[in-house]
Amino acid sequence: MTQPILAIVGPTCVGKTTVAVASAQRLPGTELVNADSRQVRTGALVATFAPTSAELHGVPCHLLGLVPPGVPFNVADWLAEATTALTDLEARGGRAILVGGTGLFVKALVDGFDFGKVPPDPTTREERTAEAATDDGLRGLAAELTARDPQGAKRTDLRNPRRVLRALEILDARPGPLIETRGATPRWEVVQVGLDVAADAHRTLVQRRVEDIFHSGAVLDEVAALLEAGVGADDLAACGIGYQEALDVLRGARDVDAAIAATVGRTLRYAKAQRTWFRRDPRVHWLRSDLLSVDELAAQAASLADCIALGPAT
RNA sequence: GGCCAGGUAGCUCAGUUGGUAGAGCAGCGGACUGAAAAUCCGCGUGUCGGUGGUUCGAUUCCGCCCCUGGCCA
Repeated sequence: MTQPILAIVGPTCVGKTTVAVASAQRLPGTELVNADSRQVRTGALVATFAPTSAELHGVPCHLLGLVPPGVPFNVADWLAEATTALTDLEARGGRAILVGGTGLFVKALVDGFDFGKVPPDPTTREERTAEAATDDGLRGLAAELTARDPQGAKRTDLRNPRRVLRALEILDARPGPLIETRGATPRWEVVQVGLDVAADAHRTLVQRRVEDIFHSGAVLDEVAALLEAGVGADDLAACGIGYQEALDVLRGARDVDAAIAATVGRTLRYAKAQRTWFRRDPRVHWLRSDLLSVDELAAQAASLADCIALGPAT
């Protein structure tokens, strides 16, 4: 693709989808690519706020509803799918707008991550997860990592079980120390536009959106349907914020108001983590979606993508 | 009205054999290369319900008062 890919990123519930669609309508031949780790599930649409066909206004959106709840699907899977979709789009002469709040997914594409081709091993993960949960278990695993690859251990957060487990998993799968895979050459140029709103306005938006899906009964209906379809409770809860809470309501374990409060709280906490992630990247161009209209936002986002493509290299 | 149990951080509670106190959650900040809406790290001064008393010193012991819950009238 000669033109850069526009990525609309930022915390949840700030209007990323709306702006992405409006931007796509300004740039002919543009299609959306989803970069949201929860919207990738089939059947979990309501609480993940996956774009509806009404919201898309005919603009195609790839990588939605790829796998059922419970089926493993990680960053590397997403990157592979995204690469395929983008390559295909490129061949057809189209251009892409990436939309989503999963920072790691976006970064994997922006920075051209090479994941080293060591897929997760569920068996050892389960064993080591159990061990890490015991007294001094994590310490022992960290010691093992340090013994097997001192340099790699230095670059690993030894207090985070998942990081230690992953490092050991890689060492199990292939000989030699952990390799530094930073600095890989990205395949596409991506211009990141971050959307955000003021804190109190954001709280109101989240509150309203969550109240809406609970009061309309939409989440409860969806959860009931998923249960009916045989989805397990754990897999359901993992579909995103709001599903555990909706499940609790269906079981009578809490009332709707408590479920709404819990969902709003978790959503705001998640949004905070997303901000921390995206704010760290100086390449993100921030726009305020509570101060500008959708048209203005779309125009600015579209021109950012074009200006940077046409302007001199910096 | 009487008896009992409580009143300690925003919430739930621990603790101080008398030397003015600490956990979890929440909150705030941060990290992040195959679980990422995941996982992990850092940040704790609060009239220890009020008021008198004993004491060098009381949140801790004693008296009285207020509030909450339970039981008995």
